[in-house]
Amino acid sequence: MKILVIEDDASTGAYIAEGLREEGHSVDLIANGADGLVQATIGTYDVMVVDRMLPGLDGMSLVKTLRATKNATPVLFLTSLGGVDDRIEGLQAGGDDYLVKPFVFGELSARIAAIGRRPRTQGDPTSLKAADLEMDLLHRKVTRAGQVIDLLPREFALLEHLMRRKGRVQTRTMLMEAVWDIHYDPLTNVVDTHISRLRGKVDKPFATELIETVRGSGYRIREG
Amino acid sequence: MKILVIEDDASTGAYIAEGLREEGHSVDLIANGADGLVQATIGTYDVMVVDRMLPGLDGMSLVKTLRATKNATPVLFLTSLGGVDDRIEGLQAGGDDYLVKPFVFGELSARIAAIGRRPRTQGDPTSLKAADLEMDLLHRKVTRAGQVIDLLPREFALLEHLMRRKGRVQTRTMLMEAVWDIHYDPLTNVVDTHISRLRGKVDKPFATELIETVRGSGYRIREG
DNA sequence: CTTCGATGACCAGGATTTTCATGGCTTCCC
DNA sequence: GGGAAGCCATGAAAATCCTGGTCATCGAAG
Repeated sequence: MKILVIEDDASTGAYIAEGLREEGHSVDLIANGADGLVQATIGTYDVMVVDRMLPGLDGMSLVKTLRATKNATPVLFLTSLGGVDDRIEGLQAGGDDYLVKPFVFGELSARIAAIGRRPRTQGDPTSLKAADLEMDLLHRKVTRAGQVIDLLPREFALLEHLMRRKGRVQTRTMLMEAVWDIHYDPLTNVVDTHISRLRGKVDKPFATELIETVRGSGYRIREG
Repeated sequence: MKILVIEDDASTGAYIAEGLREEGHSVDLIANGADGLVQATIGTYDVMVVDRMLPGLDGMSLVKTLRATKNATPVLFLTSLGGVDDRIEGLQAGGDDYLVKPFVFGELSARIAAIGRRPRTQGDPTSLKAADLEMDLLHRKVTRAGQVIDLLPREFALLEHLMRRKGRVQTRTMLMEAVWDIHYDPLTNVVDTHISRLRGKVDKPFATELIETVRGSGYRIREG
């Protein structure tokens, strides 16, 4: 399991990190909130262990920020604050669990296992949404404003890739690599063509357009 | 949210049940382990709150039994035992969270919300398994013994149908109806042909065969 | 030994994907 | 504002892939 530990106290941090590594996990240890947020954003973790008290950006704000960006990585808060209200606050901020210091390593381990074994639909949603457009990945069904849209396999794959990264521009090169698995420049406009066809099915029949062209770079799904 | 509370102490049980109902949940309250297990088995709940100490069947055994039947309903344990070892034990038994009595209602509520907002994969698995064969429905990837197998769409659909009914014989007619949507007898052996192609990819390269022929009736996936 | 199923080859038709050519629209620069 | 160049959109043609059908042969089960 890939675990990110954000803990400013060096000895506690090392204690946790080493213990988890001994259990076979891959652990990244970060000592402050700001860096932690960056790392959490760029990396992909199964679980995060976050101290509530951190220099700079505190744990609560960190998780709130993360959740606001749709990152749903399970978070286990660590705290020296034992008050009930604090605990509730942590859970409400989007934490998945809470452990009060001092704690026995065994309990941390058990709780991480419990969090980790949760069905990980998290990083892997079964449906993607943007405005009134919805993709059901499991049943391969696409609907917009309640209407079912039939997509060919390649169209589906293309839309899926864009939807998974909605709001972010995808260049033709990125799309060719991801959807076509082409790693050189074939001097073709396959992408354009498919975008065009997608639009014909997904945008044309409706009021607003969700597939945006970003001139000079690529395409993007409008944020829902 | 539908919540099952298994708690023998009448006043605690009522306290929890009423509090949860006030929050708009639908609550069933059961006072002993045996009945609780029955109720958990026949009903469909989003979350279960289980006291560890119960007359008859204790909470731990109850959850273990439940998990053994593949029931993955999230469980929040309640306990008066504050020892660290007990808590670990509960989590390992398949509990998802743990709350030590006495507790403030707000914390119970927050934890239930945290557990409940986990995505449910229940009724609709994202992957199908039989022995060492695995189908990832989300990514349309099939692997056997770690090896990736490429299937054409129709092959995938056929295998999926068989896998969803593994162990049960599917006649050619059933398969044609389900996979080909043909409701008459086209006097052809399409099914045979595709089964053969499937076998070529799924069974042939491996030691044991998973696609069994049931002479005179149809085909079946061997139970994993 | 009779019947049912397995398999491999092959083809045709259709569906899907890619390429290509054209024309429109932007942007930039003078 | 007028071009020119680059970008993009799109329709149609071409190439490719997938599917279903047929058939012949072989093997296994009853």
